[in-house]
Amino acid sequence: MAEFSLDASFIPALHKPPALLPIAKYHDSLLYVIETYPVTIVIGQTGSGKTTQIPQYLEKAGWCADGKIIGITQPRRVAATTVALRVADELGCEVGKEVGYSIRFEDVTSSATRIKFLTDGLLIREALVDPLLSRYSVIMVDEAHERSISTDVLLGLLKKIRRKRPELRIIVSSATLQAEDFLKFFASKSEEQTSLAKGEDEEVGKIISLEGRTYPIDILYLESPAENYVDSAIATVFQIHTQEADGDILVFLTGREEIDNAVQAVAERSVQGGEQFSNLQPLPLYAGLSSEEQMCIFDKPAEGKRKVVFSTNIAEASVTIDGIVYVVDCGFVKLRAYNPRTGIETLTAAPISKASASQRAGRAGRTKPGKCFRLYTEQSYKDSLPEANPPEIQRSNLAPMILQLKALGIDNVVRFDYLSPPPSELMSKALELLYSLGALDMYAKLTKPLGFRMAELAVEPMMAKTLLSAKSLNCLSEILTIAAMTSLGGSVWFHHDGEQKAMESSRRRFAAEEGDHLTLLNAYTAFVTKGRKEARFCHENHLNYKSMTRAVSIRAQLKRYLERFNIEVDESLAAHRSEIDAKSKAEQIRRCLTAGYFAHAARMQPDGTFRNVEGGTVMHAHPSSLMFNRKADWVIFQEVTETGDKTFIRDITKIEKAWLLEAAPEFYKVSSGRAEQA
DNA sequence: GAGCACTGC
Repeated sequence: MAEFSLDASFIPALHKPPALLPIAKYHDSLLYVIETYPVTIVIGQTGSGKTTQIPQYLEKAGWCADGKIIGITQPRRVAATTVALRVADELGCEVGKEVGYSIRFEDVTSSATRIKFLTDGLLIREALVDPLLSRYSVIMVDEAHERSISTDVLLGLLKKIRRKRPELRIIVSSATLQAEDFLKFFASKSEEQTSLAKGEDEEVGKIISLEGRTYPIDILYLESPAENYVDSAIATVFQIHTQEADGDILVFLTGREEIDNAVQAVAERSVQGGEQFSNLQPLPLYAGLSSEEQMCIFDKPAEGKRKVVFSTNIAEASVTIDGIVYVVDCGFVKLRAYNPRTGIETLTAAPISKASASQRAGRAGRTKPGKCFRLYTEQSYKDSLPEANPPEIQRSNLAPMILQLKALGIDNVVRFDYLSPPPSELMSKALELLYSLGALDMYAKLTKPLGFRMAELAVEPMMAKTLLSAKSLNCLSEILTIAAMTSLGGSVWFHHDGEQKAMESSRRRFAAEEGDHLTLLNAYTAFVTKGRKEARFCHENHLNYKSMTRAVSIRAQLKRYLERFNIEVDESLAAHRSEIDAKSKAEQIRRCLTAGYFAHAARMQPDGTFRNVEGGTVMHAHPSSLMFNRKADWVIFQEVTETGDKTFIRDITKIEKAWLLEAAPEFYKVSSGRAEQA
């Protein structure tokens, strides 16, 4: 619940009586199409009321008769909870009764629930227990244009389910013009179907386009391309400030560094630049900020001041700021990609899509007519911006997805009906990894019990294997903690401006000679014992309180899964252990990590850099790792990312070479020759 | 001595 109250602060302060929403005009036609066709595609901008109103229309029209539920999926937790609150409020009921929501760690539904909001990832998990999703009469997939892996998988599943449940109604909602693609997807016969029978062509669905509720927005382009979009963005901000009417400004940049620089530059110039620049109030917004810092952007600017928010893509869909009249769009976004050949993830700035550009512009017209300044030419908008960025499924490590599909009984994952099929290199790389982890057998079938259990655990496959190896290495309690801590994704340590040194020394207090995983274990153990799970302990030790409490929840959930597998967790705390015991415990933990992460092994070279077993890529210990500037021989690591011209590994632990051969003899048989040389 | 866009179970 504590988590929830923070998230809830993101609710935009708008509350219009539902009848005034433009969607009211479509009430009858929406119900008619949904009644008549199995699939309805709804195009509507944010604020059209589709998410809040359509479920209510359906409920009143009797789609919840005979105890069935209307399910609405969202790509994000915050959206699922806030929308549920809004709808419950409009219907005058308590959330959790007729209207409820369900997200990881929070199931606010009851037997009375008829309209249920949930994340798409969670609905896929429900399909593990109820493959036909038979509790639902209607499923609405909201924000489908974002094309997350789970949205794509869910759409594929729904298409399959529809064949066995023709009465199920599917609504796909999208903010962009990709509607045709969604409809074509549901209309096309899958390979299985065509080989079965040539049924007559039914008309599968219709597209309904809702009018938006945003105000008109003027789009302006640069006459000639900008040399440096950060400089150009700052100049545009001052131009707006001196020449345009009142209203706050939202500037889209790509990352933390650019944003901090821009905020500083505007702040300095506001001080030195004389009266006309003195009343600008620059603010940063990116995911790495603490929740308190993020809250600042919702405050009203001081009297006579104009607010300028410099933001990453987080303001494109996840966070809505009211009162924005001007948008400045640099035209770029940082995109993650995955190279299946090297297994290395990259994070690089790429041009945004036309869909993104229009979404960004739309942020200007929420309260009155606005303007959008694009820091590129109209020609390059037309010629060089793609219609949409490649969907996530075509640029990610697919091992987790494959594991999930297999657990759902979809054995032929290559021929699964994807909205956009993933490249075959990505598929084979993921299949190879799962095979080497023992999750798949030589016929690519999920193994029992290992593969099935790995699919059920809510962690990456390599960590799932580590967890399931821990019992026999007598370190399950510790690995549970490590799994929970590493799944926080680097947000464990925390510092305000200028406290970097203090944070580093805090971290050193928890440091374990063996590496980062044991250091995380020490920090967690101290938090729950000495720190009694209190916020104060976190502040004193530069730990992120929100992350630490999340680690407690994740650990508890993982423990419940293991207990369901009849794997008992011995939690007797190791407080009185002798130094010799501690050393041998640490060795068990390192052996166990090797059982899951053997494919992420590397050896330190005399120059202090690392090479993986193939020896190809030069890798550096990330400066945030304890192994930075320390000596090691063989190590395993959790993550490898390429940024700029350097490749970094993070979450590193020392291991012995011999353990690699024990953990994965087959994997190392092929490459051991080269391992000798490394 | 560098830097992490954003989500989810």
